[in-house]
Amino acid sequence: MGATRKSIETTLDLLWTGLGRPKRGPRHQLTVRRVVEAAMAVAEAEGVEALSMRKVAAHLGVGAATLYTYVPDKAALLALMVDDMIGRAPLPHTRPGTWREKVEAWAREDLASFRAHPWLIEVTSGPFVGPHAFAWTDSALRVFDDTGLSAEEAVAVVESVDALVRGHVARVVVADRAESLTDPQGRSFASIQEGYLSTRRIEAGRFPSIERIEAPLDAVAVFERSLVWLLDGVERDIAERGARG
Amino acid sequence: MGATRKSIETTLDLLWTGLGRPKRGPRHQLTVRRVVEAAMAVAEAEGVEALSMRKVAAHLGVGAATLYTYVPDKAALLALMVDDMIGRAPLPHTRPGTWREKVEAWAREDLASFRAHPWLIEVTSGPFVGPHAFAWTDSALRVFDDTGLSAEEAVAVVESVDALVRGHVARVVVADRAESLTDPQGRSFASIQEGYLSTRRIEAGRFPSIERIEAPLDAVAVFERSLVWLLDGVERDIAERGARG
DNA sequence: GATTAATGTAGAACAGTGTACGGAGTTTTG
DNA sequence: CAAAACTCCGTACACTGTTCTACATTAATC
Repeated sequence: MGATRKSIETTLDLLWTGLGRPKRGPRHQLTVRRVVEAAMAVAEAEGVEALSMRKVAAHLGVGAATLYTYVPDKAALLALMVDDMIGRAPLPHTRPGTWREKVEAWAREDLASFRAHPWLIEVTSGPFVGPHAFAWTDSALRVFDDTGLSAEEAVAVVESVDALVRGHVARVVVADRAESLTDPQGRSFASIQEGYLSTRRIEAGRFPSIERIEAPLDAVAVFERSLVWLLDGVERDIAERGARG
Repeated sequence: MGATRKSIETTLDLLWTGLGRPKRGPRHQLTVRRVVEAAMAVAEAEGVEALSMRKVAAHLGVGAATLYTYVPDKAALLALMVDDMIGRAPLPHTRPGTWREKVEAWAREDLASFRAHPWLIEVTSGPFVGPHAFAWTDSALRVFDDTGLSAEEAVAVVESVDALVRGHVARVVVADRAESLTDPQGRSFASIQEGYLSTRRIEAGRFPSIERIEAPLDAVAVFERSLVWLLDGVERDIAERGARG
């Protein structure tokens, strides 16, 4: 993966300003935005692992090599997709209620959004930070303006909530896929594995604590509880800080 | 990716029991374990994204097609790698101290381990659950045996801590890579992006809350604080439960 | 001991992938 | 009108996971 200085800076330019149109040469028959939209459509329909440059190009009715006129890399395309998606989320500080209500609302919606667009979580690993990501973070920090937390502490809270959401999302997305992936006979991966584990190989008493689970909470319920725990901790921290100062 | 019922069950057999040796035919010159070890060596040295069947085969001095005698899939190979790695982690309930000390110890070590072996986090997305994963979870649940939490609630705590760790790990691993990825001239991705953002395009006042950050906490410090918050919340929950019942 | 069935090995091939290259056609500049 | 700058894209290269097929090897059977 040749990540040259030039391709990195071109990607950053695309994220932050867009590229100035050249003066000479034939007119563009596409725009960066249309390329990004097509890529998102493919990712939405078939998942990121099926997202290829050729498929995006075919969607747009152009040759595969043409995409490289608009975008230096597949990595750049993915970064643009992600930042675009972040830009669609409501800004946290504009939500109603106390800081805690704002955090809960954004966390819940983030979880739902990741779940609805699983390609987001599998791609965000890219190290690019775009303007929408900046704006979102800035807005999230503003949520804590009246809490007495320092800027650094507010960052810690924001990143912690984000980490919690992403961690749960990873689990939920895997579970969702295990349910929807089916073999040629129509059995889901989840049911095959469950069948295997329940009928074979796990003798009673080998995992006693797991056996004690009777009615497992669903993933979203677990997420909600963890959010309460985390924010209880933050709230206590804020209250103590207020009592001292 | 053709995940047939047969390949899924073969993978589960490999995870849980190993495969019985056939009666006829030439002797094996390899074992599943050696294949898995070679794959882990490659992942360790070059990262998962560089892990290919041909590279593993070359490492073992055999043809690429030979690997398919031992393993049905690349997915199976990855599942075996992950479960093997999980098996190396100390069992939570054997750690010293209170439930909280045990949780903190395992969370801290998990973070460090993911960071040292980043391929783990990029692969664990696989839906297979192996015996080491079961054993680890069972052990983690035992940590809460004396807290008064129900089995279901203990699961919620374990999954929440795990989610928090994984979420932070994602961030840390991306940051680590942005630091270590260098272009041909030796500049790191992180420094290129930072240079770009600080000298261009972000006019003062556009992101006021971000500007207010002076000495950002490092990622591990943020993780430690979030762990305190989460466990403070859990502890309060446990205490209230104890007071009621 | 010879035959047959079952199995491990691996080269070649298939359908993909991201992307570099070079040529053809198009538009603007001088 | 020529030259420069540019878009478009067929082709090609080095990869990928996986299957197929031919062959060698072993064990069981007659």
